[in-house]
Amino acid sequence: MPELPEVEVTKQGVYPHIINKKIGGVTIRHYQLRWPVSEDLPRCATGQIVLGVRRRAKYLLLQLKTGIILIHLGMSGSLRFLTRFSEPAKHDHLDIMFTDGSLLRFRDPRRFGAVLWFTEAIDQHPLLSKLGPEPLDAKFSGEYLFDRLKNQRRAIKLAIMDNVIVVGVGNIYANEALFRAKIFPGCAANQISLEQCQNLVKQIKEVLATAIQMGGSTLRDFVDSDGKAGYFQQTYAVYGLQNQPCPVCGAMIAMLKLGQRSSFYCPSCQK
DNA sequence: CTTTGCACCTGTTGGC
DNA sequence: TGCCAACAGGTGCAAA
Repeated sequence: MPELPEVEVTKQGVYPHIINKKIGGVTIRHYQLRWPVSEDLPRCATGQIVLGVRRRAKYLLLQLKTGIILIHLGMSGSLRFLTRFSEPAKHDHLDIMFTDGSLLRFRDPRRFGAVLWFTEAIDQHPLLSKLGPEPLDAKFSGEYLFDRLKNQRRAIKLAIMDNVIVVGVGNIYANEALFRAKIFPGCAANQISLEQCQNLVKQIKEVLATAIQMGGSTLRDFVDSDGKAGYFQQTYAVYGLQNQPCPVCGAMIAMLKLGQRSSFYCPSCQK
């Protein structure tokens, strides 16, 4: 579920509830996530204050005094804030409890997510040190993208989904942004002109920013929500819509596999 | 170096 | 209705 907008909205939703709170304990019910949950997390985190809540790419980072709790939601993860303890459900693998009785609960049915404790600086951590710029940062520009793509023969969609080029562009928004930029997803990256790169960057920023805004307004139920901690259903122009008419020209939307991921495009609009 | 394909896991969907 | 294969929004890593 979580693409970057969901992670950002999760961060914003959870932030006011946990900032400056003191961790009273960490309960781990299932260690086996993408990587095993850090065994020393409870010992290291207990007694510390949450000094900051940040997002880098799709990683959520809880800043404590002596280290950082890194949380990744994988494909199916979610975080909820509970004002008081309730019985955990099947895939509620981990609780970060606060001294006032409230808690942050991590759920992840597919267990592609991660919860790690680390003490090095953010740009030193192996998972974070090689990441490209944030898509909404000014450093991610048309000129930058054009420069990075000039020697790449792989498909443009694969390139913009590569964390080294730019972080946070997942399968859904890669498809949507390429549609809006009228670029065929399988087009070789080094065939994209500077003008196209500028437009593509603009579309990526717009489609992500709009989704974040929508998410922020449509769900505020990170607190004590009993269902899935909210992901928002958005309407897409092409994603998942093969054999449906293109909203711009009416041609049938097509599908092809690129790097084992489904790619949707309008054969008439996207060249 | 670039590029490709696999692996990790469970839940849902669609075709027969 | 029931069963089973295919697929799902991520991403690090090994191998080519």
